Amino acid sequence: MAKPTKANTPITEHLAYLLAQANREINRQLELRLSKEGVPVEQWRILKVLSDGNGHSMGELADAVLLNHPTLTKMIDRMVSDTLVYRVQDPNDRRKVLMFISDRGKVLSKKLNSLAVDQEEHILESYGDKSTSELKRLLESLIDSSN
Amino acid sequence: MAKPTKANTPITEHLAYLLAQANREINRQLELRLSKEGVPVEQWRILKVLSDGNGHSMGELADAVLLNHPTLTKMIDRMVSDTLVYRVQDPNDRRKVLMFISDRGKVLSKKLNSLAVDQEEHILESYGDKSTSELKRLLESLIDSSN
DNA sequence: TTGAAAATATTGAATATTCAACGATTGAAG
DNA sequence: CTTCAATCGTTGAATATTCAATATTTTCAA
Repeated sequence: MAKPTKANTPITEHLAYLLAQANREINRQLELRLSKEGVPVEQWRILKVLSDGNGHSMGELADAVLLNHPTLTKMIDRMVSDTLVYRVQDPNDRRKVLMFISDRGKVLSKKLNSLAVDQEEHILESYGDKSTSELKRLLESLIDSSN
Repeated sequence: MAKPTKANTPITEHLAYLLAQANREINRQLELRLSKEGVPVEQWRILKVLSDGNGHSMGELADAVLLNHPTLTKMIDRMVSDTLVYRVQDPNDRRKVLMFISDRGKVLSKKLNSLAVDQEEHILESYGDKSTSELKRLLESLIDSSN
């Protein structure tokens, strides 16, 4: 008698795969827009986080922009060369470095933001207002439940 | 008079960011489980796709496992060395290569699948049955609307 | 106060990914 | 038929990321 082979879940039904696929696609679109300014998505994130004008340590920043430390250090090196951001030693804890956005960085950040907003609006149009906010809500809650 | 500064959307409210964050977290968890067998997530995907026993061309496979062509070629090279998969020239179109899973690959694939299913169950527990299926539905629809 | 442990950021070597170019094969127009 | 463009997969060089080790500073217990 033939072994009753239970049909294996196709990969397209795994949450991990759906997230990877959606992320890849949305990221690709954003990348395309930001490439108008020649800036990778990660630099947009960095500039956006620093836009509050406060100093942020490297560790804090790495968490916020979803990059691990060595990668961030090297990306920041480039951004310092481009005078988009600058380092200041934290006076309260000299192990730390505080990152600040420069005036040039602020100007670029504004341009990037409007490109990113463009994309969000484009998604809203094709995907719908309701779906978008519901998806955001569910993603936030998934992230919460994973900590 | 002070310039009326409209508060900038925080990065945590962008869909692109939420997707990246959720993907990173879920992927990290899956990676952790699969590391028990010393296999990266991408190889699990490849083995899973090839598990149907059919031959899949490199291009088809690259799309399915979310890898670009050169990266896939090099990963397949490693998997061929490990005798998990093998190449066959497509007799109908000699530009193409058909990939097949080996017996060893099938054995490994089964182990990996149960690790992946473990994870899905863990998510279901902490995140809830309803939320999970709703999230999957929304992700599928987002992906659809992006094509 | 001292000394060991933890936290922070960076570095260099090893590894992986990407970009552009290539060779081989097929398709299709003239 | 012949030729030219398109498709498919791979390669090598350039680039980026990661891992492990390091230097510095702080924390905290003895």
